[in-house]
Amino acid sequence: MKHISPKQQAMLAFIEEFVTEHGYPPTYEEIRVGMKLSTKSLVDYHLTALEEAGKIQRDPATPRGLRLPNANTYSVPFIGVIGASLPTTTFTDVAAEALTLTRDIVPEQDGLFALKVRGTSMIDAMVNDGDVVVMKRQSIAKDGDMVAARLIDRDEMTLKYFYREPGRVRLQPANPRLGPIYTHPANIEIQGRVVAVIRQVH
Amino acid sequence: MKHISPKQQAMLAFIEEFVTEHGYPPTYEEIRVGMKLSTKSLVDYHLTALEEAGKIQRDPATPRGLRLPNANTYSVPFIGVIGASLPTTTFTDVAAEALTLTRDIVPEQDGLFALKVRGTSMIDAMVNDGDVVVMKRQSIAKDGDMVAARLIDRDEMTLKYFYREPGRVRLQPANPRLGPIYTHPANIEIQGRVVAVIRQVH
DNA sequence: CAACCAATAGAACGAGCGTTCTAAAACTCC
DNA sequence: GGAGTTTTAGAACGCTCGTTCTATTGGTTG
Repeated sequence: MKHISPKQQAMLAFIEEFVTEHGYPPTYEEIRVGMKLSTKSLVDYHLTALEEAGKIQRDPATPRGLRLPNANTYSVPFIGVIGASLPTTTFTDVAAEALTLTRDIVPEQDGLFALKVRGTSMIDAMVNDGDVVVMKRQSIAKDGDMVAARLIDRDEMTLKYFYREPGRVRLQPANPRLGPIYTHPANIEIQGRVVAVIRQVH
Repeated sequence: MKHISPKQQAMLAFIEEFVTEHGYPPTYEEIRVGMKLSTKSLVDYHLTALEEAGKIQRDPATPRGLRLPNANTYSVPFIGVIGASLPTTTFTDVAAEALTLTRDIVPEQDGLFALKVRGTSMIDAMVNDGDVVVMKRQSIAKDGDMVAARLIDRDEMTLKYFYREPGRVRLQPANPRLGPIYTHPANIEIQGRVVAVIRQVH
């Protein structure tokens, strides 16, 4: 990635602001006026630098054909509901809707999906009724991951921090006041790793 | 708001999809190809209907001059940190950064701001260290609101559900296992109402 | 069937806009 | 101070694209 001058940084900021304000990118002329430059070729010059630095993309010969690769929004499938009363919820169901997220909240990555929490069974994990959990689909976990795991003998789904210990697995609630659950590694089926929890109050 | 035909609904969906894919709105010609129409004037015809219905806005004579008023993203100021160890945090400070949200998470409204939670003092409210709370600035609360309130005698900030009772105020933790706090109405200073909590796990 | 509105067709005008070329000024580095 | 890089200037070409005008078809209603 190449060097970026302060003026080019300012131009990038101007474009971002313009996009959020207008809903579409500026033309070269609009950038020229906004940046108080004297010529469109100057705009092209700096945009070329920004493009080579990977900060923007341009579609040739298309008006307002600017793209901000770091655009802040993307969508994940809203797969369904997770809750204690639902036995054996292996949520591989079809996607119904989509949840739009921003990179401020969750960095974009493969295998993300969202679930709505029904019931207060996961309150130990500081996840309440009505919360939305954003998860990354994976069947193995590292120590310290917060995972959605199914306890096979109890046939219930739970959100806990995952720790491997000699001969057993420790599932630690997020709330430090509450004690852990210990179980056999074979008694656990990991559905995914929690990457974010979103709670809408009222 | 006027009537919208199925074809116009489809055109709106096409535009939304185009914008999320390209980062800028389509031209009339691109809509024509994408919708398999025969003429640009047909595009104009339907866009006029969509504009009159308030579904889109158009800037005259500007290429790709389409605006989606229901665009999904907006920003709120990131004001700072809230935590128990900080006495009298009346967070009227300057905004440092911004947090980009989507309407899926919080409907846009005036007076929103975001705070980072430092420490575990609000764990009773199911808000943990590192969480981000999105708040609406207001000094009075309705029964059932989750508010950020300062207990003047203890000089501490807390997140609780707010209930007015005869002669006193009840502050109820979100975790139903924990009991409420009762205090004088004069002992409370409401800073704002919590509208969302966002937790990034790792 | 007449009247009316929604939808479809086609073409052409003209301003909008990215692109390119040439040239000069300003700045940096030995 | 000279060579090389970065930044600034200006203008012209030509495709892009919104707009407008006119005309036709289909569907609905009384």
